[in-house]
Amino acid sequence: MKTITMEPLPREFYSRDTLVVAKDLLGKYLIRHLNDENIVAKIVEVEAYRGSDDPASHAYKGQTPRNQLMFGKAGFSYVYFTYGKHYCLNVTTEKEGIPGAVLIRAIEIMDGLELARRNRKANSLVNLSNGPGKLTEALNITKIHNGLDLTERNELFIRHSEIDRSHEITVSRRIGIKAGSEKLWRFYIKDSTFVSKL
DNA sequence: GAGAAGATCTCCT
DNA sequence: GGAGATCTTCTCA
Repeated sequence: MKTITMEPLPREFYSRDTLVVAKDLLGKYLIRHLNDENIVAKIVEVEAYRGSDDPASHAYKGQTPRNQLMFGKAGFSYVYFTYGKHYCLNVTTEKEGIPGAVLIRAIEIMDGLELARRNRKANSLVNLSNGPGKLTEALNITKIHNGLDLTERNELFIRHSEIDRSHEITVSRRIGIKAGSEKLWRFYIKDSTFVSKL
C-alpha cells in the first residue's frame, strides 16, 4: 500500500519563498528514524530566516562555513549549536544561491513517545518538545545531522500528515533575537498547547 | 590567537 | 523574572 502522503515532501516544496514555506510547514509531520523505531511529530511552531534583508539571520552578512547550507539547495537540514548547550534544527529554503531557512521551534509528538522520553527527561509531555533546543534533544538530533537531504527517506525527513486538517495560524515577532525583532516572521498553530511561548 | 556574542534552557529567588 | 551555564563561530589583529 503506497499512499502519497507517506512520501517525503519534494524539493519544490522547499524551493519557494521562505515565509511561504514556513507557514506551509505547520501541521506537517517530522519523521525521525532511530534504532529501527520512528518518532512522528507534528510541526506546530516555526520561524523564518532569510538573507541580506534579515539582520537576525546567520546569512545576513554573507556566506560563511557555518551558514553555507542556507545558500545551497532547498530541502536540506541545517543544524547549528548555540549557547554552549543546544542544537537547533532548520530546513533550507529558496532557490540555490538565495539564502533562507526555517527554524523548527516546537513539535507535538504523535508517535514514538517512549523513545523520545528516553532521549530527553521531561517532567511533562509538553515540556518534552516545546522549544527549539528541547525538540532536538528529544529527537536526538546533533551536528551529525547537519546537511541531510530531507526529500529522501533519510533518518530524518518531513511528510504530509494523513489528515491535513485546516488550522488557524498565529503570526508574531520572532523569539530570542535583538536585530530584526520587529519582523512578524514567527508562525504557530493557534490552539496548540505545544507552542514555546504565547 | 584572543575576545565577544549567541535563533536557549534550567534552576533559583 | 533573572542569572548562569558552556562552547562554537565569527571578527579583528
